[in-house]
Amino acid sequence: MTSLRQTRADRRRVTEERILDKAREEFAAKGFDRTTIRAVAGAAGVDPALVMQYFGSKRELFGRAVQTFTPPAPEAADADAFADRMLATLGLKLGGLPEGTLAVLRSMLTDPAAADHVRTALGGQISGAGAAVPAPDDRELRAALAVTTLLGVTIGHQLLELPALCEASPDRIAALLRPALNALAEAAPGPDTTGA
Amino acid sequence: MTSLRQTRADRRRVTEERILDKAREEFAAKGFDRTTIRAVAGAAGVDPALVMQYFGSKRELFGRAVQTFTPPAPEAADADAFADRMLATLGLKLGGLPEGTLAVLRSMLTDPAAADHVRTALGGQISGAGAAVPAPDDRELRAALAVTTLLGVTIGHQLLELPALCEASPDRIAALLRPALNALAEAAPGPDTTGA
DNA sequence: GTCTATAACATGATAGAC
DNA sequence: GTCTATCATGTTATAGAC
Repeated sequence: MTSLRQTRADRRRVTEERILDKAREEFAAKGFDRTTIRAVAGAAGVDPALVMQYFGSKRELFGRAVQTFTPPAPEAADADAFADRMLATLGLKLGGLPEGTLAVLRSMLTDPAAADHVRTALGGQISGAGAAVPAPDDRELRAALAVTTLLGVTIGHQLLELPALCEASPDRIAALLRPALNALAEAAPGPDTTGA
Repeated sequence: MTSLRQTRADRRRVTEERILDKAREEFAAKGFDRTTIRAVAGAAGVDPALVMQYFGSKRELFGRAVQTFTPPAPEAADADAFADRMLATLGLKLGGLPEGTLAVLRSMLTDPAAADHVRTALGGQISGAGAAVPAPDDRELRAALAVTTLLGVTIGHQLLELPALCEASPDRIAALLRPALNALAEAAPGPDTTGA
């Protein structure tokens, strides 16, 4: 008898997961406004009313679909570590960013809730990265510029799909970006860290 | 009698301009989808039907509101000129970008037509800037990374309104960005252009 | 528990009175 | 030429049949 109840709960869980999966895809592709409960339900092979029953509202569905653990990782504080760390997150980004993140990014310019989400996430990344900036002044600002730089490249690549970026290999992009990020993080124009 | 007809035509022109102005504001603030004809008409102090009468459809209104002359300016091709030119457009951007441009940027992630508009505009900027890149290899890619960098900073500042960027002075931002753009444009890690 | 039917509302667009 | 009234559509959300 317990097996029957477990089967039901399991079915519910797997259905919920399938709905969330399709919702993520839809939100990532078309943003919050243009994504309809009907389309999500259709893609998941369920009735639209079931989606409402499970998640209560479209916004709650969005919240559940995009909830991603922002990796804080606030360690490492020397010269190249900064650029490497930034590029690591970009490498992750260019090589297929999680769909939930794409969904928030896609909606951030038109949906205030998504904008808040991104503002908070980027704020965390900025203050985390700021601690790793070797330059003595404007650490937070430098970190913000580095983060928004990667944001711009990511948008151009993943969301806008600019040909010039999509045709290039992620490795080449990372290689070209590294000196730029180093230049952002370093105070003096001196080329190496040991000083003359 | 001609004066009367001219007055009518002028009144129509000035009304049309007022509608376009309010439409730009609305589109820039909320994007294409969330902007309603009714809201635009209300802000302009006219009847919603008049807006339809004048512009035919919401999309045509959008097109008229955001049509901005993209300054091609494909000259200059030496070392610092590249970063300077890029920063000039950013200076323009940070110090109050034209509202029509804000409107397209705001909608580019969720409206395919706006995305096309931006893709074309950025493509033009990229190939224009690519000709000014001093490095011998990957000129187009370097230009694309520079342009998307500025795009990211602009988005972070104007659209997302990240505190770390809004609190900083445009001059400081430009000064910090300059070495990064130079690093993107230069092939060798050499610090100055005269060589040793 | 799941789905059909529908309510309640907002939008873009149209037709017709003044 | 200008605006009131309406249409047709699409949305979220709810109530009730199976």
